[in-house]
Amino acid sequence: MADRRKEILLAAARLFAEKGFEAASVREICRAAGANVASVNYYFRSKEKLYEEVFRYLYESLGRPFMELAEQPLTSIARWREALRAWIWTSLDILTDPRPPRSWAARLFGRERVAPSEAFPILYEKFFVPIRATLEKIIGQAVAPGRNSDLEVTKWVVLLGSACTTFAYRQPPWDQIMLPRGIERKKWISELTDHYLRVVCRCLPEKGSALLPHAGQGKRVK
Amino acid sequence: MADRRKEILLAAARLFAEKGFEAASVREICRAAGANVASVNYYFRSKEKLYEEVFRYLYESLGRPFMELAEQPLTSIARWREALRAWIWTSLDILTDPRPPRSWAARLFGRERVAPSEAFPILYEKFFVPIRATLEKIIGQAVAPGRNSDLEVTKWVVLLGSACTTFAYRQPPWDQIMLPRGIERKKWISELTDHYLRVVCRCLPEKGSALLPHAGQGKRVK
DNA sequence: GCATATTTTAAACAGTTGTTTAGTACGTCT
DNA sequence: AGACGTACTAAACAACTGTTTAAAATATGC
Repeated sequence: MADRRKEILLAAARLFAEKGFEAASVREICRAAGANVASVNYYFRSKEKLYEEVFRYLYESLGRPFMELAEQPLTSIARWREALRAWIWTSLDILTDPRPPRSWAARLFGRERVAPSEAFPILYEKFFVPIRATLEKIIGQAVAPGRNSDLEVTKWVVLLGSACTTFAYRQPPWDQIMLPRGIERKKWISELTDHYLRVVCRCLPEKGSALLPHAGQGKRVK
Repeated sequence: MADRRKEILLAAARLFAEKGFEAASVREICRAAGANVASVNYYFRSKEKLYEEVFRYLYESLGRPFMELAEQPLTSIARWREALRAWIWTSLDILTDPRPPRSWAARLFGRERVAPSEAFPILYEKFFVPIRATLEKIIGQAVAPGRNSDLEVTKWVVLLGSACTTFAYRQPPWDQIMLPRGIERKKWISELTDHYLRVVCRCLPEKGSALLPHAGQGKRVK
């Protein structure tokens, strides 16, 4: 038995990402899924609930790699640098991946950023919060250990966060500007990652010395 | 005689910025302007033409300060640094200004970025192109003189461009994150400008030496 | 094979959308 | 004063929206 519910969910995810919540009509979604107009209300109760379901499907697990990243200890400069590199690369990779459902998730993230809907909290909690918290932890470790809400940390989070989330808009003319032709996507985001990483490392106070175990604030253990 | 046309234009600009093109209905716009439903079609022929008119009104002159910035010579490091500082500060100021019509222009820029409409080319040409071209010129001068489409230049343009255009989304929860409370707006964007500027200056090849008159590529005049 | 659920359907619902029409009011010029 | 043209209006238009209804088709259990 073909799972109609799933088919509708996938068609909806694609069309919501392409045209937005309002412009993607229930009739169009059902036509794309080969189902009757009433199917959306039968399976999901309403168009809005369907939208929420799409969000749960898209973002449920998308923030997990960042959570795992945040659990690793940042005991040395080398590990710290690799954590930051992983954060940047993963962010860029998720948001520039041309394959569904990641491409849908990226576009919907962009849409919800400008015009948050009722379903926004799902995206925010599952996707944005873990990503930002992880970056805040990594940066905070180097810039201002123990002071996570420090304004200096915020400046770095704004800079790096913006530079990565920018890639949520993958359509003309932005894609031509930010994913230059003549260079392969993976190659480009690797180079960008290196660039961002270099920028951070060169500007840290005393080049990351604050990373050494509790150097700036605490005392040696025993 | 009160200029009905202008009243409608202003109400439309506000509502388009608040709710987007589709969600802002002709009836709502006319009600806000104290005019009849048919007024939009009378004065602007259609809702789409009104939208375009709003864009012309909002962006006609918004890119000009950047054009003027691009005309100044960048003969010394000091002038170069001030040009970059002016670029960053002006970008941040325009996009974080809470007063209409700038606040409308910023929100509509954000909206069109995710979902370009027929009116997008106006915004693109009047606003985005001059801004980006100016940044490309400034950065190119320091990083790779004479090679404006260089990938190294692009990396910087992506980084700085993203870090500034991020501020086009001024609503919860982004405004609380990116415009932290407890610090005044002007003060905050000044500090951010300093931060961005420092980042660039510390990472330039040989700290901006390429800026000295035709150091890397040409020969002394005569 | 019958009875009971579960899916699926076509049709209609009430509401909103942008636009058009035909008419009225107002001001200006001869 | 009469005529012309612009400004404005109420009402209706056709097309679409998400949702509901009630009947038909299909599957499931005994």
